[in-house]
Amino acid sequence: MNSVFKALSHPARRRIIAMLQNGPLTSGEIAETFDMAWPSVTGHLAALKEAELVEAERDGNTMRYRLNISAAEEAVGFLLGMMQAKPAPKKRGALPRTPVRKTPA
Amino acid sequence: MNSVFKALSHPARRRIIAMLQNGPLTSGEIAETFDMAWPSVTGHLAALKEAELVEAERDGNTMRYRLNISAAEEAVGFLLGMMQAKPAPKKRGALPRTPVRKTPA
DNA sequence: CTTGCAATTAGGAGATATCCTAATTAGGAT
DNA sequence: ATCCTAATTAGGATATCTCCTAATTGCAAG
Repeated sequence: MNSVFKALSHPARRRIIAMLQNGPLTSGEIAETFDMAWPSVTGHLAALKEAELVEAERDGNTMRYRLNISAAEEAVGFLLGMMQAKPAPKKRGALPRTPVRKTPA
Repeated sequence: MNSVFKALSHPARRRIIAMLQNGPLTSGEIAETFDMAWPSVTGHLAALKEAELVEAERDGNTMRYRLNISAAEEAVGFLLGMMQAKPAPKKRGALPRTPVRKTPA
């Protein structure tokens, strides 16, 4: 899950995901749409693949990238869990608070 | 949305979110549960606040942190959109491909 | 086998993230 | 005012990220 959120944390990678929602694309077709150099795009694709948000397949001379939903489901699960948080208890009176000092004086 | 995914991309910050699902907690209560120094936890809390995943409120001498759902909804929206991707068209025949060379020979 | 195009890997510069310790701010109690 | 505790800000060391150019790999065609 760590690599999933990390992959999603860069705008270029989210844009690649958005592009792939209309169907698979080749590395070159994706790289075309960015201002950055092709090797940089390859790096982003590798990050998405590592997070299993995307799958790659060689098609003759070109590489075809397609979405892979499964890893996204975990991430959605985390966020939905967050949105079901308890409506906050009445007060939560003073717990026995052990004063903690990680940074010793 | 960028700061949201960036905030979610660190395990400590996701763990803080999970902790807050049971209700608000103070900075100290959160810091207790980590091996890292308190100032480091403060930094993570600041990142979560910056992403609007969390709200802070002073309560006497302590700071109380609580979840803020709204920013998470955007992120869920992105992921759900990803999961509704088209089932892939029949073939997507050869587009007129302009050979792109960002890295000139 | 050589040539050509698609795409990746290698290596490095500059920016950003993460963590620490020390110093500081904020409030409550004496 | 002074002191104590809660929490943050400041500053810096180290690691990781992002991007670039140059070199390399993989296939297909001539």
